[in-house]
Amino acid sequence: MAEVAKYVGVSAMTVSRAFRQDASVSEETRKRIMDAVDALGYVLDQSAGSLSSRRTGFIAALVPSINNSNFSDTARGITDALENTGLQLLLGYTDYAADKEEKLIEAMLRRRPEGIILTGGSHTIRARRMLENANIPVVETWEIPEKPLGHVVGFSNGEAMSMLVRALADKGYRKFGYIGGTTARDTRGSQRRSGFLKTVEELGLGPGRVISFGVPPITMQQGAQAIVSMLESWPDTEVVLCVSDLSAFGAMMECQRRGMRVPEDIAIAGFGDYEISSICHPRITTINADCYGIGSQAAAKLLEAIQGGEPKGDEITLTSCRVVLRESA
Amino acid sequence: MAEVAKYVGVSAMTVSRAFRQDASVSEETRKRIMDAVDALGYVLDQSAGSLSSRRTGFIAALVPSINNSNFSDTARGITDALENTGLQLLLGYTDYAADKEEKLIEAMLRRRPEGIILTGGSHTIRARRMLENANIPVVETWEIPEKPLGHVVGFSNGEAMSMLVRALADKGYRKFGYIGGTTARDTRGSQRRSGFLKTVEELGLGPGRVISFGVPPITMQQGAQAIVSMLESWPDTEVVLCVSDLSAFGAMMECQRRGMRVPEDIAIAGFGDYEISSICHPRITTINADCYGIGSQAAAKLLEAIQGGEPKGDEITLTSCRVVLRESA
DNA sequence: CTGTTAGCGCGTTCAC
DNA sequence: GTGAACGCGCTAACAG
Repeated sequence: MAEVAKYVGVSAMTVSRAFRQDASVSEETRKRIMDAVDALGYVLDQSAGSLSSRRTGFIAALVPSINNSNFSDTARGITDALENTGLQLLLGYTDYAADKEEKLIEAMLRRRPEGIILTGGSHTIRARRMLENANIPVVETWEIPEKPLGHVVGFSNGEAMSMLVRALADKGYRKFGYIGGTTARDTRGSQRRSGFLKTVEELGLGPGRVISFGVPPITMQQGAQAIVSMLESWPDTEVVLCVSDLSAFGAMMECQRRGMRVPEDIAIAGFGDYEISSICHPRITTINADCYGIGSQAAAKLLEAIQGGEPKGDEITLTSCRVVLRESA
Repeated sequence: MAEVAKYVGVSAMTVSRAFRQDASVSEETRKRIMDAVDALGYVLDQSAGSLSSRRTGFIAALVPSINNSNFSDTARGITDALENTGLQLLLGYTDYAADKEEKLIEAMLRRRPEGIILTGGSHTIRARRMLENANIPVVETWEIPEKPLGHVVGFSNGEAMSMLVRALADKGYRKFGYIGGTTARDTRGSQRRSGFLKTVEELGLGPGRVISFGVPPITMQQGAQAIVSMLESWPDTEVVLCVSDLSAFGAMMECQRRGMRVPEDIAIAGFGDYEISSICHPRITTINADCYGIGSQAAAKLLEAIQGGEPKGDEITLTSCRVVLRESA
């Protein structure tokens, strides 16, 4: 920067001001400076700038996995909301593991982000402590934590699954099955399972038939394997709800391969309304969660908290989720 | 940090050393320092540290879209390769647009990354200049640029598509169609199209029948629409190659919905070997590109260049790509 | 509208 | 094995 300043014949301070539109630099001086910047190929050093301005321009966000379009949609929502704010996203993947989340939170905090977006409400004690000490706005997403750390942007996964069970019971289904991962890591998955079991019970259709397969992230392949177990254990199952559309799709394809008709021989429903569910044949009945909106609204909340300064009281923003009845169930 | 130092009764310097394992701090002092760090909830400020150490610990990577599992697999490959290196990934999405890439490159460079990974070899002139001035290792991925900026980790999209055409011609197909986006933005897409047209011509099967639909990112839905146009324009087409598995899947589902059998009435092939293609029914014939490997190898090359110091001559790392013959063609 | 001074919170370097 | 002085490249605050 000093080089640019010398080249133009002004002080470094003037160059610094020219970069930020706000300062009062004469149009002519700014033009000369920018020409010099171009000629010298100078690029501002923001890491130095943030040290003195005490603003890093970073937002951190942690998602379970990026190889899952629900979460990449959320990441996209965050990125889009950040555009033209001068804020940059630091993205991390927790692999559905609380200890990995803790490590990532520490790594992120070392970069002094101005706010942080988390997925879910399960964090280690140390993670919670670090977050509180950091003194930055926190937004938890994708579910409604019992003890929120700050703002919340999400929906109840249990109630969403409950809505789906009721909608399918209304269509006449009676023998309900559920396919999901083992509960340990994926809290949203276990909330969905609980919602399923509770509602089946409430409707007097219990107990629900549950097949569990390995740890998240769940794959289409695992859905295919799980439906085989389901058909072996309870051959008379009428409808199978899956923890996500991906496993539902895998299950449905396996059925077709075995010559079973969906939904005539067995009905299948998913969760998440991935693109595939509206395209495949038959189309998959599912729950639509506003993945992109979760990201953009979480980012908006964070921006508000960062810019507003005033802590306006932590709130919960409920995002939409609705049953999408299609052909598969 | 000063606070921790005072708390323990040592100098800030000793605390700084305790954080980096390398320094010579007595075990006992280190333990006392770490206990204090824990008690006070102190988190190292890396942005300040990187200013004086002249190492930011950032790697930048730009991908066209994160809502595409091929590229999110590459991002995952980069992230995994970076684990335990102390390096953190700064990820950006270009939306297949060169001008957005240019802006992102500038934004990234302001953070002084120690290396940068790009997708493809098409960059604006200013982007190339900035990259050269930055004086950091650059790795271009996913294709083989004509004028590489540094290392390259990728494969020839044109040749891959050519392999697929030949494999299908060997199976007896003669009337070839191609479905892809408009060429302007997606350079890999246009390379695939060129490979298709060239090979169909070489085999004496030309001219190829081409349907173009909007701008990338291509969706399943667009694949479904495109196959309709294809069937209207050239009803006797025997096999349709698609720019990606996503459009191939959309096309295949549309065919099934219309009561056409795949591959008996029309054969379909994709590109990318997405998970869906090995699960759907019928399974989709495609090109498998080593998406994850592209990421991990690109990151490995970058690490080598950063740590090695010596510029070992820019090379091209060819990643594997192979035809996967399945049931759809 | 522009320049000067000081300091952001660490790590480098050298001294002890 | 530990500490003190200094500076990384920039911006806040104040002066002019």
